[in-house]
Amino acid sequence: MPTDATSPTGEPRREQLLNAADRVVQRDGPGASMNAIAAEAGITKPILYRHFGDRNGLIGALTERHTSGLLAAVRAALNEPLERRDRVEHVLDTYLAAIEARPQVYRLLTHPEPGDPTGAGNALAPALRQIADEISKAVEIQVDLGADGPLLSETWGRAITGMVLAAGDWWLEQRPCPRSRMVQALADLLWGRLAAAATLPLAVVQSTVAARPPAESPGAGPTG
Amino acid sequence: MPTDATSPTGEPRREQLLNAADRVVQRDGPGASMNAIAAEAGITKPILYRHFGDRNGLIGALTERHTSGLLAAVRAALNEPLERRDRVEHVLDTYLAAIEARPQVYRLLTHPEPGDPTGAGNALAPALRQIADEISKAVEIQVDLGADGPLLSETWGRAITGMVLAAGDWWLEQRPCPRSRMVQALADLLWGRLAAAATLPLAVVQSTVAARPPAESPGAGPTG
DNA sequence: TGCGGGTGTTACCCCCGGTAACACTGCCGG
DNA sequence: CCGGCAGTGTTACCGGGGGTAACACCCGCA
Repeated sequence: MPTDATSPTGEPRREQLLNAADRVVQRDGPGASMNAIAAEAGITKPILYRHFGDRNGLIGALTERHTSGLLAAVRAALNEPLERRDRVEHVLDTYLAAIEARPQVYRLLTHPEPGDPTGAGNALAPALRQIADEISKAVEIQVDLGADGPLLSETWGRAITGMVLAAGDWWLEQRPCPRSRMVQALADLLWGRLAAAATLPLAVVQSTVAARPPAESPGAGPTG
Repeated sequence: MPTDATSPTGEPRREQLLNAADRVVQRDGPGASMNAIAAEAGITKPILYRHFGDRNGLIGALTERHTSGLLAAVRAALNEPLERRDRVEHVLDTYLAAIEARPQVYRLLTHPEPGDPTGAGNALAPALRQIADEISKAVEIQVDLGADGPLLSETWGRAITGMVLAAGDWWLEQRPCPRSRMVQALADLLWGRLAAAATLPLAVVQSTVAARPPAESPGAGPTG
């Protein structure tokens, strides 16, 4: 008996399917199977494929939904009329707050299943690439970096995004400190605290190479 | 006709299989299929599974082989008796040189196929986690960060690793500049050049939120 | 002679992404 | 009233992925 239930055509079917997909991703994380999503929507696979072409299409659509929010938030934070340090902290806090609020969703945005072998292997998912671009743009517009401006801003956009991604993932999993502290730690890093801090006296002792045997698995030497 | 060819038992079979796997990964990138690897080794799947248990076992073994080299190089660079800035540059250069020399191998190390759903979603692959730990340790030993030392060094280890990962991937794909320039750009970032640079005058104009319509796909608003 | 361990095979399982081919409903124009 | 068309739905299948069972062969060794 087809054409039966669940709010017939109140909202365009597509949205309804995306909602189902959303629920499944919330539950199973990215990598949720098409079958599972179809089941959650109360239908079978072919319908999903009719609407979204292939899995990437579905995930893409799902991603776009949430990306817009995050991207807008980051963009707004980047243009906040604050002192630079405060602005940077604001951006960092925006991102961390987002991944904290809905981890599974942002796992989807930040760690999508590869699937696409075309030139794959990029560290940054599409959503993050957009954020990186946003940062690059902001840096180039706001900061005077001289002739190296374009290269530096592009590089830094990616670098900062990757930095926050990795640190954010770790923070989310370990929760070693409250969010504000994390923001401080990252901002401090960007503010050159690593560079400025004093050298510990015993560091000199470490200067000689520490010969430490691997001590695991009888593997042989590398290929070359 | 079993037991036929290719250096009978000269090297322990395991190594021979890993070499084959290595070749396939070089050619097909990570995500190479077990069938493909078996074929390259001139055998069939069950043998691979006998030796490595499952795919993760194989990839793990393959990874360990190469990890040791990279890890040792990074560790050595971290303990080089140089000025801090030079040492950091040395570490950055070491990593970038490695991924430049054998991209596919380091794609394997840095972007392994997820597969393992147990608490997955981490940005950093095992090899990179080791590097992050190494950096954390080095920072904690070498730099005086006061009471926040442990937290900062741990955070920074992950952050720096993620930063170099993302920037390195981008650099490898786009080749926007020679390696040395990339090293400088990243070191400059860590040295607070972003924080220290002057503010461009027109930046103030940007302080108001840039209302820019998405203009792509009739998607709806975010869920929350 | 018989046994154990290493090498190898074929054939199969289940699940996944993706695709026919077909069935039913409703609407809209001739 | 009929025919088409668009949308929704189905079952059944394909190819290929990871992973396994069952069987076959060789060889060294007590």
